[in-house]
Amino acid sequence: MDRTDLLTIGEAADRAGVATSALRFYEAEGLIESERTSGNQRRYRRAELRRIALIRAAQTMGLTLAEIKEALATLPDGRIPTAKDWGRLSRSWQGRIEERIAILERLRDDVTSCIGCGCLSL
Amino acid sequence: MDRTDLLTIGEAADRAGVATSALRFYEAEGLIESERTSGNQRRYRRAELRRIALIRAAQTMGLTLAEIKEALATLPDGRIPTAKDWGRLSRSWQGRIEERIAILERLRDDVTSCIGCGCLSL
DNA sequence: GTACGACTTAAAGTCCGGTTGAAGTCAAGT
DNA sequence: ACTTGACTTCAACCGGACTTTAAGTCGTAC
Repeated sequence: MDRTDLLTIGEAADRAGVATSALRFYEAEGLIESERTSGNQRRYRRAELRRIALIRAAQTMGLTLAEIKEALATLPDGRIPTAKDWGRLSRSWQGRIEERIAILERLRDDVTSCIGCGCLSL
Repeated sequence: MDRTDLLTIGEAADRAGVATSALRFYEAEGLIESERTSGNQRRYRRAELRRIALIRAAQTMGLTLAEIKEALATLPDGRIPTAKDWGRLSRSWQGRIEERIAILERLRDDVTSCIGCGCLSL
């Protein structure tokens, strides 16, 4: 077992840019998985980092963890997801991003056009 | 006093598209104000609807109620805000909107470009 | 004048997305 | 063997933004 293939929770947290407590929370919520050492410590496969990155990305586009969990559930069970798998998932989120961008652009335009007119129906 | 000038909490909630409980909450938090009838019921000036609309708009651009309260505090005290007042406030939020749009656009581009390549650094 | 829905308060409850703390175990260096 | 820091669990707590509940009052239509 090549130890460099598995990350401790601290390493995974650093690389993913989240707190270790968040990783435990995500695992408890069923969003990510980890293996365990003989001493019961978590070890993360590198593929898990991609999953975490996707969780963070999905959050910034306004999805709740429940929705993210649901989306991640469409990934294959038991094997490491391929580029194709990730692509399908990403594509399914594109509409959502566009939508949020549109909402903000409309808001920006409203705010801009209403400066000075006082209508501000928003 | 022309009664059509003042709205009950139910009317205000309907027009603003929020729950009455939310309006009471906003008032308790110091974001909006109301007058009272002799029987202690809230009555809202029409100008307050604009304030509520702004609160909702600010929320969709990611501000917390505390930040919104701070921003609203820059509006004149004691007189109904003019178009100029609202304009100044709106303008102060434009950057924030642009920022969030930029984040989402970058995310969209990353997601789009990564479809099929599997890199997904995000 | 009575019925009925809309209103009042204060406090507690809810949901989300975590963080913190206590009490203990593991892993690695010296 | 000992120290030290990273790890473990589980429960409690946090902040944000409300909603719900209980017990009671107001307002208006009939």
